[in-house]
Amino acid sequence: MDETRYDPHQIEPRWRRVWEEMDLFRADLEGAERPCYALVMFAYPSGDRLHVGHWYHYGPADSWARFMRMRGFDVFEPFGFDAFGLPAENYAVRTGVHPRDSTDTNVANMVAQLEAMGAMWDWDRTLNTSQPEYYRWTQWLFLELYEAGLAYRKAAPVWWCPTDQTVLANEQVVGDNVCERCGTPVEKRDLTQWFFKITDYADELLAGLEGLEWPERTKALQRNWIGRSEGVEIDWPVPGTDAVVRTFTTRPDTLYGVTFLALAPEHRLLDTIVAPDRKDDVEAYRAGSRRLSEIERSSTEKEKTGIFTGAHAVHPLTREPVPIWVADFVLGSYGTGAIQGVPAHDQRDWEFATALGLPIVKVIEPDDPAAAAPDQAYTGHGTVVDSDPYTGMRSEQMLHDVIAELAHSGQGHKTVNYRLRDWLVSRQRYWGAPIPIIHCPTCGEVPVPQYDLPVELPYDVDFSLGAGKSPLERSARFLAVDCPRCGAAARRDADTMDTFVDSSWYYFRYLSADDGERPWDRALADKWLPVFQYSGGIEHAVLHLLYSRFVTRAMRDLGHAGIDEPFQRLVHQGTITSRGAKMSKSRGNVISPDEYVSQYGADAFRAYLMFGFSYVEGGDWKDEGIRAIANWLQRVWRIVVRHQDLFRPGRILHEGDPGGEAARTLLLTRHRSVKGATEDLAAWQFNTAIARIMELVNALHHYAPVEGSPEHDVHEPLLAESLETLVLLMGPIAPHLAEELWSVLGREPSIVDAPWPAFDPAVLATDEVTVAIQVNGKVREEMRVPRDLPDEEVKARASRHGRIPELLGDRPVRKAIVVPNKLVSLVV
RNA sequence: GCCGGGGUGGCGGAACUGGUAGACGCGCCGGACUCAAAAUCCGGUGGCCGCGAGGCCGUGUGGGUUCGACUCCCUCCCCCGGCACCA
Repeated sequence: MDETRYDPHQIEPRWRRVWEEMDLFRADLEGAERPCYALVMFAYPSGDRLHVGHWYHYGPADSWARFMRMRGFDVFEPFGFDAFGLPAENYAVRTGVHPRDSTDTNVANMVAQLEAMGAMWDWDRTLNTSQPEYYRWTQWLFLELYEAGLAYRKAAPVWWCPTDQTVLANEQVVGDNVCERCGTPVEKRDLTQWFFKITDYADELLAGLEGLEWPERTKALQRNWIGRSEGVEIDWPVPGTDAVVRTFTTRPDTLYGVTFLALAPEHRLLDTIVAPDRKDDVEAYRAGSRRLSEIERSSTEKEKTGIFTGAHAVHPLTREPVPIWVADFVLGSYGTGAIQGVPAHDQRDWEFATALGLPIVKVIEPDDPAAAAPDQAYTGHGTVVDSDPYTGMRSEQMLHDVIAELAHSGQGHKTVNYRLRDWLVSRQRYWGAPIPIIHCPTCGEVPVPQYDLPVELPYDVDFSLGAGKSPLERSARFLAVDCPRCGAAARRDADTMDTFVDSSWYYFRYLSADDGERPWDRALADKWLPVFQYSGGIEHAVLHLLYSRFVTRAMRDLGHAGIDEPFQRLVHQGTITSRGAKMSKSRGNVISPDEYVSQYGADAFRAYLMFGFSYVEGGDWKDEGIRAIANWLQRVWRIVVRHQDLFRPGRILHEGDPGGEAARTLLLTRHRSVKGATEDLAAWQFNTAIARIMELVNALHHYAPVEGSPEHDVHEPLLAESLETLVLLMGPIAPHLAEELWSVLGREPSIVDAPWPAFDPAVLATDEVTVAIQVNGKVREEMRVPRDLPDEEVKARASRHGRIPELLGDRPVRKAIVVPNKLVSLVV
């Protein structure tokens, strides 16, 4: 090897082989004393090559795991594949390559590539959600939820993607109501589908966020998605019928301002209450609103429309008749599907009343008269008017009191509404876990018995997108089955599960990846869960992350788990873009990591990704700094190799002068670097951690240059210790290089089991400190003083120091503030 | 409109609970080594003024609190993400 350079292409594969032979990364799940479950989100095997995003996510995550292992934790770092899903099936439709085959090929290629990263993944416990050994337990999960009443089938208006020919969960409809996968505008269809009852857990899922160490924005997204809203349901009897219209409002303090009620066109009481002479008109309006797409109906641009039903309801407090209208701006899917119209204090109601000529009655006077605009509703609080007996009261107070009155008279009650809907899990597609239900003409829905799991996907199916029927629906062989209950000819459910079901429980399965008897071992789950540290993209904030939280809680209630939350700590890696846009084949801006890795090595590429970006921010791809990082690794290698003789067995280290200024600086830098790197790695701040290590490397090169000799005595024990510290600090940053240097120091592999260096706060607390002196808030001088000098003495010295007397002149010091060991502020 | 995050040198990015803004690196400038180049090593580098000592300005805008503000409070502007006729 060249005396001045190391070759990553030689040492990286060599050490990976050694690690594998040592079986170094296989976790002892049963015997672990300090479990640290370091989990990265599944990879999706849609292509066969790794992209920059994989390296950016997984490299630093592995560096963090290595750091934890060196700190003495029993780290479990598994890796697996979310292998079911639409892209593989769409690929099959286009090319005829079976998803089973393309998926297996992609997974194999990705595993081979992932190995080049040198991460500590425990490949003995890898998972692939498309394998029967895995999805058997996904089906088990479904049946557990089904038996508990948490999985149910119902007819409902659901989102349908015409391109992908399947229904979607609400969470998969994004932006302007388009399909999350393919971007096609989705439409509403009335279909019978399977749902998971996530709404049963809405309150828990909201409250549970408080205790999680997650990024605030992710918690905010979930809060927003769950959409809790406290309000009141009020009953409005309709005289002459049995009907009682129930409305939901968050502002019962505006009850005296109600001038109409409005029902959603799909409201079930409509037929009961509509006046005979209005029937045709109302029916026409309903038909018209059904023709409108959800997008058109829910557009704020659209002018408000509605039609009078001819019916009136009785106001619960005034007993006066209130006209009942039908209006399509009222949604059947939220609240009670009916609202109280208060035009003076709700902007939508105001627009409706204005468009249809309904009266506007003001009942709240704003505190600031300027807040009341003549052409819109006033939605704030203020003083109640024209609402005897509440007139004159604060509206906040009335809100509280009127709820009590309504509750007392049985005309209303407090309630909570959620935006969250149940999780629609069935998909009319092939490449997913079949729903383990059999439809029998006599017995109805019958769960597949446990001993018949898995319900395997047939290999031989027709992928053409025909006649709105999925491949399974057209597979007579798959569908035909005898009813497990009565034995009669029955039919399998032809739908498969949303792939988010597969990934909603995999963190349990990793712990028992090979277990053929049960989904997971409860004792191991109790020991290892919740996941110590989870990492992955923020795009799953309301999908995977919310579903997993629901599944964990459901499993807890069914006695399969002892935890409330699956992921205690969470970080999101940022996105690496290219020329300002997300990388994609269609944009032609994909950056391939392969060339960089083959040019500079895996360590350099990983280190560059950690140093060049702020991990959670990401940023636009640039490679100007990668060469510098590669050079820096050479610089690290060079300084260690230059002094390797210090570590020769039997070598007696020459003591030199331990007290010199140069030695002092190196010692200080060493301890400062350890402190900084330790704190920053713990916080996933890789860029600053590396910056601190760079400072140590610079200090070492100053203290004991690679070429020539220094002007001062070299204290060899100090130099040796500092070099060892450097190698250890490099352990998580450049794993192959660090392992190589560890052996250069004459140590046995592996460095991952060497203890992380400690720092001594006493060393960092130098005897002398530099104190800044401010005069009227501006820094004017600096002075060296003994550490922890009493404040009075610091003030006295400061006012005598350098130019300070001159700057003060004969003005008396009015005030002096001392920040111990940092600065003095003199005010004149 | 509501919720969340953000705006710091030419660039990527630092700055703990208010305490010397710009760590570390890139780029650039200068120097050493070399016949020369590469590699390596050393030094400088926010802007303006000044020969210099030094001074003034500076963290999106404008104000406030404070001895002292990137940090706290208020106003506004811009960017990113989410939600949105949710009553």
